Order: sequence, then structure tokens, then C-alpha cells
Amino acid sequence: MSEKRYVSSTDVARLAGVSQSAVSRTFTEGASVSEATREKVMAAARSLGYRPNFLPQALMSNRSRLVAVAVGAVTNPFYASVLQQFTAALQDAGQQVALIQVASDYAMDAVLDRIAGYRVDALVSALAVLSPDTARALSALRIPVVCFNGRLRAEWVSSVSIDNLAAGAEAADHLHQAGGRRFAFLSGPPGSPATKDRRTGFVRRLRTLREGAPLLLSGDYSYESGLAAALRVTDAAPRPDAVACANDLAALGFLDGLRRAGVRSPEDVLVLGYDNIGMDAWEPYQLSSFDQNVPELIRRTLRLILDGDAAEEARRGVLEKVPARLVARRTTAAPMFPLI
Amino acid sequence: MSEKRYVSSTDVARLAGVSQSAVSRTFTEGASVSEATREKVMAAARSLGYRPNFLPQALMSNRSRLVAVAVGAVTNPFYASVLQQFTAALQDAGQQVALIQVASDYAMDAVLDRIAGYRVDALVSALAVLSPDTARALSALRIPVVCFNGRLRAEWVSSVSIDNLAAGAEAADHLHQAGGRRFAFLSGPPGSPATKDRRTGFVRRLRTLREGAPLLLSGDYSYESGLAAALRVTDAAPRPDAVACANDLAALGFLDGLRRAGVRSPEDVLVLGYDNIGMDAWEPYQLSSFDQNVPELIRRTLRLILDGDAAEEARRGVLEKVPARLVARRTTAAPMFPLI
DNA sequence: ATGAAAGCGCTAACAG
DNA sequence: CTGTTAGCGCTTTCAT
Repeated sequence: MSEKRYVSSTDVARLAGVSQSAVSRTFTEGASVSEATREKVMAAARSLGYRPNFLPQALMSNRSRLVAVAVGAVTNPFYASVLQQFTAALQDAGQQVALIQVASDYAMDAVLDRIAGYRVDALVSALAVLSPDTARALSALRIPVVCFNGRLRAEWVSSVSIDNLAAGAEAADHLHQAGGRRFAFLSGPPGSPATKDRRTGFVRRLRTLREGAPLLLSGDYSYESGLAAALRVTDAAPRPDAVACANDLAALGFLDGLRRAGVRSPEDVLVLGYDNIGMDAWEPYQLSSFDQNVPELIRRTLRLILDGDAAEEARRGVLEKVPARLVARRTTAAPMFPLI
Repeated sequence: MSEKRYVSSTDVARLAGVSQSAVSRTFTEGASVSEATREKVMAAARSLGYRPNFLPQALMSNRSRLVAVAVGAVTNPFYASVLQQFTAALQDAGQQVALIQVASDYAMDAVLDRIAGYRVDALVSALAVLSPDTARALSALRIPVVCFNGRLRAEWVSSVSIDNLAAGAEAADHLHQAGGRRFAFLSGPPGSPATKDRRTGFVRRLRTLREGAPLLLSGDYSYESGLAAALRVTDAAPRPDAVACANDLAALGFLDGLRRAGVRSPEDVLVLGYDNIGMDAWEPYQLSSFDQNVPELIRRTLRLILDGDAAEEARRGVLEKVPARLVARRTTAAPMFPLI
């Protein structure tokens, strides 16, 4: 493609018979321009189809009004929903989202140049796993970094998440109360802090409840891994009767695995997940789940990356925790002892 | 946040004891720098943590290596998947995605300034509906615009989609062959060209097959709209026994609506959708669907927006059509007359 | 209120 | 191969 020719403020100024500064002022909120000048400028701008170029401004101020959002799998409905809400919120705040797809944590290095190159104002990582090494590299950029759903804290690196330990404990309580006796926990990928904390809270609370240690199942947050885990479990003797899954996508797969094996939920196995994605409420699932209160998580994230008092703290690294809210549906309804 | 101070090539040059140009050349692919200079520069750059700034380059060349992607609902798994694959492909091509969330077509105007302001190299619209008015406004930007899944064609505006007319006809064939006799079509939102073409192809082919005109159901591509449509239809007399849905999300809702009403698929009603999203293969659904061959659609899109011969044509507006591929699953399996 | 001029960090053209 | 210089399109002093 040949060199593009865009209309510049100089072009507009020439046509309007004013200085280039006058054009700039006309398009700057709250600058002092006489009504007469403004009208001349606007007329010229309209006739030339002038659109101010943000790049010089970004160049001078080192503020691009671009926020990089690093995602792993947008195909996980939870992250799709987060991305959608986050993008909308950021647009309302006058910022843009630069979407960055990160296949694995290793690929992150290649991404650093781009983040730095565009002088993005902040980085939000919605990656399940973010290694301390990567975090260190991000620190060096000296821009606010927020780990959505993480718990890393370092200079310039903050985290915003639900209280996963508490939500893990509450999962144990809920399953116990619903009549579960032989527990299991289906994990996400090994490095994920969310999965670790949920599991830790779960295991600890079971101990408090004087229940046996749960069967630990491994997964990777995917539907398929949940389905596979269920098929492994239906053979086990004794079979667990209450399973907490580290996320909903895997939980839905787990339910379908049970279904395929002819095992019913909640009658034979209670199932509980995290994220409260839309599909939980779908007819064949009715999955009980913890809602992460995404709007609140996003609000906190914005406070940390946008200008303001909170952004100052964020430079030192902050850990924000929001309570999760249990949404009980059919898969944890106690058939024998209904909750009154 | 106070003025950021970034390391510039001048800083590096000073430390390395070379000219600023030498630094620039060191970071420019294929520029002539002696090995000695390169090493001095790299050492200085490393010690200062220098990262080249893309903004000046973008400013001079009017090429930002940013591609704007406008999406409506990323929560639709089909678009989530498209976004994921597209972002990855664009990154491989050295471009970045600027994600733009568009609530409604009206909001598009507000978005124009941003697209122009960042001097994005191209715009890809993955919106279900894009009015000719908006398209006209986009034309004026004089950057390649590609309507993903659309069929608009204008100066600078191209479209890439499956052959929806053909896929509509094939849906009629397939349902007819599977034993359907009383047909229905569940539409997406009124303005969507995809829904229109699929429906038109469907209706025409039924006529050719000498079948009655299908019952027309209205929806909006959402799960809920599909579910509601099914509940309306189960009361109808005579009830349709073969339904083509304009997209899978609505088709899944339709299946769940049938389920709730105690109507079985495929035994009582054949159901067919479009998009072949991951959930189609989930245990309780097994939905037959048309695969859009997203990788190929993306390849075509990239050809139109990235530099090259195809990009030249794109300025005049191009219509690219890719054949869809039917993926037959349980919901269209003829119980009486199985396909051999 | 307005114009002139400087300068952000880089690339490209030119001279050596 | 390397340094000097100009300039991309803005915003921001500084005069007037």
C-alpha cells in the first residue's frame, strides 16, 4: 500500500485562513478560541474530512490511551465475558483495548516489545498463569500491570481477584451441607493461583469439618478435561459424591461425563463450579457456581490503571479481593435434605 | 500519573558513544551497521532497558500496524473463536488488534474518531449488522474495511463470508432428506445479511422441493431467543418437524426449549444450525451445523487488509465467498431412514 | 484570543 | 559504514 495521505491540522488551517494552533485549540476541550474562529475551523475541517491524529499527542505525552489486555483463551466464556465488559468500561473511560493473544507464558517475552513499543498506559493480564519471571520483566516496563484473577504482587504489579481461599472453604461447606461425604476437587492447570487457593481453602475446610481428604483430580479448565475426569471417577470405588471443580467450563464437562456414564447429578454426585458463566443456567446443566462479581472486579482494575489516587498505590503493587457469591442451582440441591 | 520518562534512542546513543542514527539502524532489520557498533549499541540498550518507540514511526508512515476489530457480542462463542484466531493470525503478521466494542450500529459514529485517530491500518467488522450509512462513513476513512460474515460492498469496503444462500439451500436439502416435512426457519436479528441469505436459500430450495413454505420464527442469535421460539412452536399445530436456525447459539436454546416442553430431537423435531461452535458437540446437544471454515475466512480477510496484490483490489470492494461444510450430528439423524 | 516556534522520538535522505 | 539534518502532526509555551 502506498503512502497514505491524511488531512492534517495544517491543511485545515490553510483552508480556514487561521493558524495551525487555532485548529488544535478548536479540537482541544476547554481551550480558548473565539466562536468565530471555531466555526471557520469546523467548517474547513468538515469539508476536508479532518480527523485529529492521536499519535503526535501520544508521542509527546507518552500516554497512548491504549491499554493492553493479554488473554489466553477467549473461547472460555468467562474470559469472553470479562473481555467484553472490560472493553466497554475502558471505552467509556476514553481508553482503547489493544488485545494481545498469548499462547503460553513463554510467548510473553515476544509480547513485551509490542507493549512497550506502543507505550501502552497499562497492561491487564487475564492469563490463568503468569510466572514471577514474566512479572519481573513486566515490572521493568514501569507501567501499571494488573493480574485479573491472579495473586501476584510486585512493584508495578497488582492483582484483582475474588477471595479464592474463602470461596474454596465455602464450596466445602456447601457441598457438605448438601449431603456430600466423599469429596473430590478438580483442579485447573498447575500454575494457576486461582485453582491453588480454591483447592487449599476446600481442603482445609474439609479438615475442619472432620471429613476425609478429597480425591484430587487434575484438569486444565477445559470442558474436555472435565469430561475426562468424570469418566475416570465413575470407575473409582468408592466414587466421590461431591465434586468441586476449579471452573465452570470443566464442571460442565464433568457433568456431561457423568451423564455419559449414566451417573446423575445431583442425585448421585453433587457438582459445584466457579465463574457462573451463562451456560450454567442452561436446561441440561443447572450448575451451581460461584459468581465472581465481574463488574466489581473490573471497577477495581480500572481504579488501579486509570489516573487517580488508587493508581499511585498500584505502583507499589496492590492485592484486591472481592467476595464471591454462591449461586445454588440444581447440581448441589440436596435430594434427601432440601435446604428450607 | 506524572509524565513518564522513557529511554530514547538518543539516551542509548549517548551511552554507547555513537550517533542516534546508529541506534536506529541497529534496531532496523537489514540496515547497514558494523558489528562493532551494533554490539556497543546493544550493550547500552540492554543496560538502559531501551525499547524502541513505535509511535514516531507510525506518525511518519501513517501506518500504525494496528488493525481495529469491531465486535458486538464476544460472548457468542463463534465470535470469541473468530477473535481468538484472528488476533493470533494478525500477531503473526506483525500487526496488533485494537478491539472495539460496539453496542449498537448507532454507536459506530462515536467509534469513527478513534479508528481514524489511531491511524489504524484497517478495520474488520465482525458485527452482525452494519448499515449502509455506517459503511459510507467508513468508506470516507479510506482504509480497507472488511465485513466479516457480511455482504456489503463499496469503495474500500469488502466482505468475506460463507456462501449463505448455498448453505441455506443445503439446509433445506439436508432436513428434507432426513425426513422433515413441516419446516421452520428461526431468524437472527432483522438487519443481518447472513440470516437473510440463509433464509432465502432455505425458502427457495423448499419451493424447488415442492414443500410448503416454512414457518418463520424470529430471534436475535441469542440462546434465550431460541429457547423462547421453541416454546412458541411446541404449542403450534401442526408443529414443525424440521427447523433450521440462523445460528448455533439460538439452535442450542431451541433444543433446550424443546427439551423443556418434553419434545425430543431428532425423534420429534430435526434441528440444524450454523457456526459449528464447540458446544454443538457437547453431550446433551449433538447439534448438526454448518462449519464456516473460519481459518479460511481469516486467511481471505488478511489478504484483503495486509499489503499485497489482493489489498489493491480491496480498495474497490470485493466479495469473497467460501463454501460452508455441513457437520451432521444427532439432531438431524433420520430415525426412520438412516443415511447409509 | 491568536500566531510563531520549539520539540516529542524516530526514519530517511544526504554527505562524507 | 556513520554522522548530520529535516520533518512526521500535533501540543505547548511565549509573545503579541
